[in-house]
Amino acid sequence: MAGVNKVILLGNLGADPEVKHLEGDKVVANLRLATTEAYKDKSGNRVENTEWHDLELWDGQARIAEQYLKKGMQLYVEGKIKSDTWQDEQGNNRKRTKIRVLSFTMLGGRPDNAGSPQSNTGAYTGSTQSMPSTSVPAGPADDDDLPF
Amino acid sequence: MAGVNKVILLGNLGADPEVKHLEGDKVVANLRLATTEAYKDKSGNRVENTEWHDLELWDGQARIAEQYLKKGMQLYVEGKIKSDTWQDEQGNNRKRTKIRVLSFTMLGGRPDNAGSPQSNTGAYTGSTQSMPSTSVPAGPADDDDLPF
Amino acid sequence: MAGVNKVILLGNLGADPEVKHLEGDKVVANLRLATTEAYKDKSGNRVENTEWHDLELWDGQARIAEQYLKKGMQLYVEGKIKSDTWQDEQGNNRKRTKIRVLSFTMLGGRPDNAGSPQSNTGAYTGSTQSMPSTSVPAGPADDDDLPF
Amino acid sequence: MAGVNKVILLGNLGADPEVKHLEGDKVVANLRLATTEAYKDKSGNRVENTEWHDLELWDGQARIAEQYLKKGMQLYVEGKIKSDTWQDEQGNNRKRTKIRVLSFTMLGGRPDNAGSPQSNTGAYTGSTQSMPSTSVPAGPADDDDLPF
DNA sequence: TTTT
DNA sequence: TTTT
Repeated sequence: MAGVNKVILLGNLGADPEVKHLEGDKVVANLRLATTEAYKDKSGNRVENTEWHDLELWDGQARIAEQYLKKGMQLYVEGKIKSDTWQDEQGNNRKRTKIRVLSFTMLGGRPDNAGSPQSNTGAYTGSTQSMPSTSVPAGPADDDDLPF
Repeated sequence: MAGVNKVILLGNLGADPEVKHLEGDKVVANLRLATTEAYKDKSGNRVENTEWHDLELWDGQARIAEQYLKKGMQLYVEGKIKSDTWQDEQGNNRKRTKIRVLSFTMLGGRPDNAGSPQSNTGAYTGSTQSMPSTSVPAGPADDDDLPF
Repeated sequence: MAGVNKVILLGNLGADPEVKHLEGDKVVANLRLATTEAYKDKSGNRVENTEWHDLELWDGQARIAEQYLKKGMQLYVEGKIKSDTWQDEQGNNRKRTKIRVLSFTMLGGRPDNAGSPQSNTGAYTGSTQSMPSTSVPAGPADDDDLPF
Repeated sequence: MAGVNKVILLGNLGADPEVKHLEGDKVVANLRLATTEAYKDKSGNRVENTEWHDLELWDGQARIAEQYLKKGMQLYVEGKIKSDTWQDEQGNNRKRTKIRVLSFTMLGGRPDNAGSPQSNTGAYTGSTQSMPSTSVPAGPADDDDLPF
């Protein structure tokens, strides 16, 4: 039966992409994305809850991720849930879930703290001059196919 | 930073709900939902790929799940990704991901095989007389609040 | 600025598709889809609210719609909002909004009322033998590319 | 039949909110949101396509919109399609479609053009000091319920 | 472990 | 005009 498996995330990157160039021109990028929700508990105190997502991008998208995505940037992502299952050395069934990204849109990053000491973490600080803001669909994306 | 963490699934239940009644009127239901995608590979052969999702419902929704959901039924689900992290006995960091259901809609099940031998698995067979078709939002849902 | 314009619908077809074959192998299909929500008002009465959506499909998808979709069928749809604007004869600005379908999944229809008099409306009655249940993505979809 | 009618938008406000305070503490805010997609046509030229959406927010959300939303701001929106139908003076059936907002998240705005002449349009220019970044759900939202 |  |  045909089904639907769709994930929509909007959050910030916890680190620069980890990119591996495989044989045969294949490229895979792994990202850590944090989505935070805030609410007030019964006592009226503001509570923050952060969920970390493991994202996986392939080929054309992985190359764009490698080139443009940086720790701290804000990202809108569409994808699907994909899990690996295996047996560990103890013979236990194990499962790891990640998000296979199908398209993403760069939204910006944390604001530039003008005047304050710059961190040296390499994190993206929102200078939009150097970042193309675009949507990156899946598919055989040569750089020539990019809309920017 | 406020973010978005949204999951949309449409698939079939692999088993009847597992429901636990906890102290203080709390109820939790766990479901296994399969989403299947079909495509043709390069050789033109039809390939099927099934992803299994662990769903978690609480309280009012859990009670409805307990009452109406059955193995084999088709479900539309909205929710969010939620993971538990812990250390196992070996001291390894472990993570388990599930879908916290925020609303769901019962769509039906596999059609009643009239004339063919009925399975005795207790699986739902699509007899719509006994199933209310409705959308079940989150919240303090007494049975009185249900729209059917 | 790259943005997101996404619509997700799950409802029933109010009529058979209206299909036009245009010059140059172009095909367009128009569908009417009803999405119904039910709730209880303050007095506790069950209220139903139906929204009608104008869907537009092109080419490969339009051909599949023409071949398989029927009045009454239940459909899951992903697409985007697209509006036409023009001036009418009185010089008033007019706007018409429709959903450009990017993918859809056939879910079934109202159950076959075995034994009861069949309506002669040509409406789909859920006999799954004749209907492939599949997801239909956008793109240059020859029938050969279909996963069923 | 319970259905799904869901819209997800990410775009920029074309104008400040238009807010009307009605009798009985009811408030309604209307917003114009632009979603832009960019692609390359067959000749390889970059093409931009902007869709304008009419958003409607009520009560608690409308009050927050009135207080914080400004022309130019970037917004993530979830809602549903809602159309009004009526007959005009000529007796023609007319239909107007809008998005009833169920939750939204403020993402920022167009970057502050430091050094360049400021426009006097009252548009939001991304100074994050004065803007709480949060998600605003539907419901009876007193200011006290806001998570910021 | 579901469904077609 | 659909569906329950």
